[in-house]
Amino acid sequence: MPSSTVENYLKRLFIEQQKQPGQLVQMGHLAEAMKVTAGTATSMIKALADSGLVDYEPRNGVKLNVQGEQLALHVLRRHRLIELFLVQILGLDWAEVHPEAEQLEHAVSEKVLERMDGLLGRPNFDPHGDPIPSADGIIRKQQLATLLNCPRGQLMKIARIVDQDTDFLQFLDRHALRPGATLTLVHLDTLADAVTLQLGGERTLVLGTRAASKILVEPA
Amino acid sequence: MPSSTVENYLKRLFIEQQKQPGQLVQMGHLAEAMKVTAGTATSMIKALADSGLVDYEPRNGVKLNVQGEQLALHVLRRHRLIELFLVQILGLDWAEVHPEAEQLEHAVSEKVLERMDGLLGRPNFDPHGDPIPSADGIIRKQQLATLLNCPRGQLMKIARIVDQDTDFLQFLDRHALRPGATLTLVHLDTLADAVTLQLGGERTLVLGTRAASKILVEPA
DNA sequence: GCTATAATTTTGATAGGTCAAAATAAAAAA
DNA sequence: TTTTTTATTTTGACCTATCAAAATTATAGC
Ligand SMILES: [Mn+2]
Ligand SMILES: [Mn+2]
Ligand SMILES: [Mn+2]
Ligand SMILES: [Mn+2]
Repeated sequence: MPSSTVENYLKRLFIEQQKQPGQLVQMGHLAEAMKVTAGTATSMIKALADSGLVDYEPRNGVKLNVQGEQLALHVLRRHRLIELFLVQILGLDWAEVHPEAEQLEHAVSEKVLERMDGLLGRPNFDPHGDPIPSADGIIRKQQLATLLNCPRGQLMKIARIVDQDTDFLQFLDRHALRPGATLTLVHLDTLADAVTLQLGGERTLVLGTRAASKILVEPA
Repeated sequence: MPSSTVENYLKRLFIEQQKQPGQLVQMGHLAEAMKVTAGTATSMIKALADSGLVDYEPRNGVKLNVQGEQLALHVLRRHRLIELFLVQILGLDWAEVHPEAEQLEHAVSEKVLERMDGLLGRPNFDPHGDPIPSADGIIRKQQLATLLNCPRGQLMKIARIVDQDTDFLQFLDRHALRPGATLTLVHLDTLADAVTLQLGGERTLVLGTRAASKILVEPA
C-alpha cells in the first residue's frame, strides 16, 4: 500500500507531466511543486524508481511509468470524486473543497469511493471542471481554449478552472465565473496584458492574462 | 495538530479507561490494545505526558488529563459520526464501517464534520448504539444491562453492541440482532456458560456468556 | 527476607520523510 | 576554452514511530 506521501508525489508528477507533455519533470520543478527541498525530491524519486513506479534519469528528470501512471490516475479519481461529493452531498463551497480532498483522498477506501460514485451518478467532471478518471484509469483529455486564445465576440461557456487557490476561486465565484457560466471575450489587449470580458447583463470585467489563462472555455 | 498516531492512543486510552473507571491504564494493557510492543507504548506515553495530554505514573499506569480527554472525545465524536454517515448516507453495512471510520476520523475537517452532523440531524448514537460525544465534548453515559444481568422473561430492546469485530457483527446481523431489535432472555445457565434467547416469532438462540455480555439492552 | 516471576522501562536499530549545507555536474557566459 | 552560474545529488542530522532484546523494578511465593 503506497503511503500518502507516495500518492501525493505520483499525483503531482502526473499533473506536472500533463502541463509539458512528452518532457521529463525536472527535480527542481517537482521539489517546488511539492514544497520540499530539492534533495528531498531526489531521494523520494529514487525510492519511487526502486519501487518501479517511475523512470528516473539522474540529472535529467523523471516520468511516471505505466504502473505509476495508473496509481496516479487512481489517486486523482479519488481526489476529484471526493471534491464533487463534498460540494453536491455535503454542500461545501467549490472554492474550498480542494484542501479537504487533499486529505480525504488518502483515507477513503474503494468501497466508500464506489458508493460516492454511485450516489453522484457516475459523474465525469469535478466542481472545477477537471475530468474524473474512470475506475479503470482512463481520463478523457479535453481540447479546450483559454480566455486568451478563444474566438472574440462569441458566447463561450466556462468548462474548467485550472487553479485550486481558494482565494482565486472565491474571487471568480463573486463574479459568477463558475464552470457552466457563459461569457464573451470582448477584447484582448496584449500591451496592457489584459482581456475584457462581457458577463451576463451589462457587466464587464477586465482580467490580467495570467488569470485569464486559467479559465478554460468552449463554445456555448 | 496531533498526528493520527496520537489521536489513536488518546482514543484508546479513553475507551480502556471507561472499562475500569478510576483506575490507571496499565502499559501492558495499552500496548496490547494498540497492537504495539510494551516499549513502544511506554515511549509514546512519555511523549504524550510531555505534551501535557496524560498523567503518567511510571511503573504504575497512565490516564488522560482534562486536555487529553477533550481531545479523545473529539476523535471519538468524529469516529462515530463518520460511522453513522457511512451507514445512513452511503448505505454501507453497519458491520463493516468501523475500519473505514478508523481511517477517516483523521482526515475529516471540522467543517466537513459539521455538515455531516447536520445532514444526519444531530444524532446521539452511532450504528452500534455507541453514544456520540457532543461538539463541546460531553458524552452521555448510559446505564445499560447486558444479556447476562437483565431481567429474565421480559421483553428487552438491544441498545448497544460493544464489539467492533466485523465477523461478530455480521453474525448478529444474520440473526437480526441489531440495535433496536427486541428479544427476551429466557434462561441463563451458569454451568453451561450460556444464555437462551427468545427472538421474534418462534426463533430461539443460544449464546455463550462471552458473546452475550457484549449485547447491551434496555426495557422495550 | 530472599528468590522466582511478571511487568515495565531502557537501549540500540530500523524505516520513512524531511532539511541544511557541501559536493558535483551541466549549462551559460565570457 | 575557461570561468561562472545554476541545477542536482550527496552527506550528515533530525523527528516520529516502531521492534527486539537487555536491564530494571515490583510482586508473589516460599
Ligand atoms: Mn494529498
Ligand atoms: Mn478539482
Ligand atoms: Mn484511527
Ligand atoms: Mn461504533
